[in-house]
Order: sequence, then structure tokens, then C-alpha cells
Amino acid sequence: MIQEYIAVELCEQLFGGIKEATFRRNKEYYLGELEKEHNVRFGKRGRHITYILDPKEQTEQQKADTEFFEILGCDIGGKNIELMKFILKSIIEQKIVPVQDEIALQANRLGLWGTDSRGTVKNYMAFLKDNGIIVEPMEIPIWIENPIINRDGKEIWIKRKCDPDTGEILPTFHKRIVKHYYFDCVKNEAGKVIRRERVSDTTARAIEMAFNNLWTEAEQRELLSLYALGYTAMEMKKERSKVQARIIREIGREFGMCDCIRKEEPIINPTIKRQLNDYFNQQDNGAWVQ
DNA sequence: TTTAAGGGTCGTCAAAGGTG
DNA sequence: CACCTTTGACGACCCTTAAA
Repeated sequence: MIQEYIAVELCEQLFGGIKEATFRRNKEYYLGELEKEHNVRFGKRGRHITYILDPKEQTEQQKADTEFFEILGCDIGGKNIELMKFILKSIIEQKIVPVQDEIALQANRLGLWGTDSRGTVKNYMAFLKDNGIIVEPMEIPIWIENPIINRDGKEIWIKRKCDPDTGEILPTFHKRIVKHYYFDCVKNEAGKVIRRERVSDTTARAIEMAFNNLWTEAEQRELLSLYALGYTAMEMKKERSKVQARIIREIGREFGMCDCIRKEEPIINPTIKRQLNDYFNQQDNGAWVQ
């Protein structure tokens, strides 16, 4: 859309409120700025000169980037757009392991980034969360009925927590509705991770089945009794994750893996995910046809 | 008595923007 | 031109967390 401004309006609306004098003094510079994205002509309004801005045709790359920003629905500032795309693509395509260290490593390997340090990926993911692009899984409150009967027939009473104001019984825990993925974490002698490999869907299902079998038993044998010992919710959480990690690791060994690890699959806002999917497909096809 | 990954903080650095 | 000030990205370092 062609738009016409006088100097004051340019300063206010396009240059973030600089003084008109500054604009006039560095006119060449500011016109240069305008000409990056517009064909600039001049006109008149009363006694004022006007600046007529006619947006330039964008290059294919610019169009693609604009489309990407529109899908995200926010401005990414001076962040590296290719790295941002790579993070989202990693999550959507499910080929590499989408933990921050690994994303940084792969992005560096592809030359999208000059370092394999995690910091930047962390910042970018925090940005994606802040902007509602990566979202938290839904949680369902669960109340366990007391008492629980252990394998040996003993009753176990889980301590209830109540809301101090309403007296309402708070949920025993919250179940997170989220998919998990599994990967093998291979380390060298020094304990440094040398590669992370995602397992196939089939293997993941097999691990999950094995896990479900072993978990119920381990819970009965190792964990429920801890409630009776007065472990707090926090401590139980810790114990559970330890036992869980151990079982996953053991199963992994059976499958010939070094160190099997289970993580929550990051969730991308479904609407955005659908659009990104189309976008990446289209981009990849375009590059391929060329 | 773990351990991998995620989160917080802060210093550094570079670039941009504005002004004298 | 030269000098602020601001902004924001980056990454080192350290700490917390983990689930049905």
C-alpha cells in the first residue's frame, strides 16, 4: 500500500519518535533507511514536502521470512531466523533429539551457527515459550482414594493436603498429558556425550510396553511403602524419577542401547504447528526443485 | 549415593540510535 | 566526527528439577 507522510509524521510513525531536526540533519541516512524497503517519491501537502512510500517487491527469501514471522505472530528481533526455524523444525520432524545441547550441536554442524553452546538455543526456546509457540502440556488433577493396599496386603495412607481457606482436598498429583520420546545417550570415557540418537517409533512403543509392566511392580515393591515412612510429595517425586530412570536404562540395555533416556516431547501450539508443517514442506520442496 | 537437562543471572560485547 | 546511552544477543557459571 502506497502511503504519504510529511516529515513530522515520518519521525513519529516510522522512526520511533525522533526529533524532526535529527531527521533533517541526517536526511541522507534516513532516506536510505526508507529506500531499503520502499521506492520513495516526493510530493506536496500545503507548504510541506511529502514522502511517498511505495513498498518494494520483496525477494523470495524476504517473502519466505515474512511468512515465517506471520506464522509465529511475533517479531524475533535480531535473533537468527535460521536457528529459530531449525529449533522448530527439530521439534516437528522428530529426527534429532530436541534437547537444547543437541539442537545447538546439530545447528552448528549444519553451519547455521558458529558455536555449539547451549545458551542461545535456551534463550530462543524461552522466547518461543513466552510467545505461546511452545506450550506446556495439559495437566489433569488426580485424587487417589485412601487407603492404598500394597502387594503384601498392608494398607497405606497417603497424607492429604487441604486448601487452608476452603478446606478442599488438593489433588494427590497432576497427570501431564504428553507424549514421551526415547533416545540413546552415548558417552566417551570422559563421560562427555558424543551422540544422542532417537529411537524409532516401534522401539519406543516396545520400551513403553516393557516399562509399563515393570513400573507397576517397582512402584508396589519400592515406592508405595515410602508413603508410610512419611516421605513428602517432593521426596516421592525424586524417588520416583530415580526408579523410573533406572528402569528405563535397564530396558535400554536389553535393547542394546548404552544409556536410554526418556523425555517429554515438546508441544508446539497446534495451530502454529500445522502452519509450520506446511511452511517447511513448501520450503524444502522449493529448494529441491531449484 | 546420580545425572542429564532446563532455568536464572550476570558480565561482556557489539551495534544502533541520537545528539553535541 | 565523536561521544554518550540503550538495547539485546550471547554464553559462562551455577543452581534446581525430575512422575503416575
